[in-house]
Amino acid sequence: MSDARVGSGPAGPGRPPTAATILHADLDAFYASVEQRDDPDLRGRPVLVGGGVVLACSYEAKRAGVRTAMNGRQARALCPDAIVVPPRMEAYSAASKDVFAIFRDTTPLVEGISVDEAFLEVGGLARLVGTPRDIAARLRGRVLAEVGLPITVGVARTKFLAKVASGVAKPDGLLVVEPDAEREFLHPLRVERLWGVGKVTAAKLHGLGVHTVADVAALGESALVSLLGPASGHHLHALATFSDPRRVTPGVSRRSIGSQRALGNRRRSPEELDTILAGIVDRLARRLREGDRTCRTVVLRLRFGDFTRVTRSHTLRTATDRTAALDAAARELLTESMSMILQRGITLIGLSLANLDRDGREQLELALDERDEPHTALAGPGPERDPAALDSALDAVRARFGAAAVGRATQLGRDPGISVPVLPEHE
DNA sequence: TCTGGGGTCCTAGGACCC
DNA sequence: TCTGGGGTCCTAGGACCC
Repeated sequence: MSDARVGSGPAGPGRPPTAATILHADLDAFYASVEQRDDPDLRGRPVLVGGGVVLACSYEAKRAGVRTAMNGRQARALCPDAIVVPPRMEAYSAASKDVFAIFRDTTPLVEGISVDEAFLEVGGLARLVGTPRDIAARLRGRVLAEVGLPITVGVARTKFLAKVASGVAKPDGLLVVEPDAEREFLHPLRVERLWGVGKVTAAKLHGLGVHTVADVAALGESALVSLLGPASGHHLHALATFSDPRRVTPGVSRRSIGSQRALGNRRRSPEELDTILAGIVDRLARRLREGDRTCRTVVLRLRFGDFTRVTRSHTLRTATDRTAALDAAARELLTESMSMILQRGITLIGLSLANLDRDGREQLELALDERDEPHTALAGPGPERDPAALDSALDAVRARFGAAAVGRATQLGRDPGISVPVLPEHE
C-alpha cells in the first residue's frame, strides 16, 4: 500500500484508487527496426518495408510523412531517398520471440497483443525488484542490449491509459501516468487516441464538435450510445472517464486464423482460383493442427476489381482439423460465388477458420471443472474426430435430448461430438 | 492512391427452440 | 390457432487495430 499514490478526481465512486502497475510495451517501427539492426547501412536512413504497400517504415521515413499501410508509390514520392526492402517475416517472428522471452522473464503476467506489443502486470513485484518505473526502465535496457531493438513503455493504472502513454512516449520513450495525473494527461488528447475510434467514428464525433477526450467525457454516455450504438457508446464513455477494469490475462487464445492472397488485376480462370484456394486451405489446416486446434466455421473472403468485398461462410456440424473437410467446405463456397467472380473480376481471395477450439477432450474437462452440476458424458469417437462418427453421435444426442442440448453442449464442451454434458433438466 | 496480411469485435436479421 | 417473450446459433457486413 505504501507506494500507491492516492489519486484525486479520476477514480469513480466506490473504486479504490490503485497504483500504476500495468506496463504497455511496444516495439518502435518493429519491422523497420529489425532491418536497421541487421543491416548497418540502413541505420539513420528512411527505410520502407514492403514495396506495393508500406508494411512498416522507420522513424526517418515517418518524419517525411510516410505512414504504415500507405501505397508504395505515394510513400516514395514523399520520401524519394527511402530504401525499400522486402519483408523478412521469419526474422521478425524470431525477434518477437526473443523480446517476449524478456517480457516473461520480467513477470509471468504477460498478455501478448500482437508480434510487437504486450501488456505486463508488475504490481506484485514492487518489494522484490523495484517500482514499475524501475522495472520498465530495466526492461527497455534489456530489450536494447539483448535483442538490439528500441522499445517504448507506457505505465499506468489501466490497460488503456498504459497504451495511450506508450503511444504518446514513442519513439524510444518511457512514460508513467500516475493515478492523480490521469485527467491532465488524457483529457487534452484528440479523440482519435481512444481505442476503437477510427475514421468513421472520428468523423461522427467531429460532426458534433467533439474533438478532445474531454469533449467525449462531457458529451455523456447516453448521447454517445445514441450516436454510436450501445457497445461503442459505453466503451468510449468508459475510456474517456478512466474506467477500464480489464486485467492483464496471460495466454489469450486466438478466435480465428486466416490467410489471403492478393491476385492483382489479371483475369483468373476458375481452375486457377481452385488451385490457389487449395494452397490456402492446406496452409491453414497445417497451422490448425500444429496449434492442436479445431475449427467449425469456414469463411471465404473475396475482393473484386471495384474494391467491394464479400464474405461467404459455412459452419460445419462438428469441429474438424482435417484438410479434406475444410477443402470441401471452401470449394463449395467458391463455387457458390463463381458468378459474382466472373462478373466483377476477383483481386483477392482469402479464407478464415473461425469458431476455433482446442482439443475437444481438453475443452470438455475444462467445462466440467467449471460447473458443479451433475452430468453424464456420452462417449464420442475420441480424439481422431472422424466426421461420420461424430455426425452419428450428434444425431443420437439430438434424438435423445433435443437440439437445444446440443446447443448448450456446444457452449460448454465446445466439441459436442466428443462427449456431451447432460444438463439437469434433461435427466 | 488503384490497396497487404494478419486479426478483433459489433450489429442485425432470420431460423429455431422453449 | 394465435401471440408473446427470451434465448442461441448462423450468416453477412462493417469498423477498427497492428
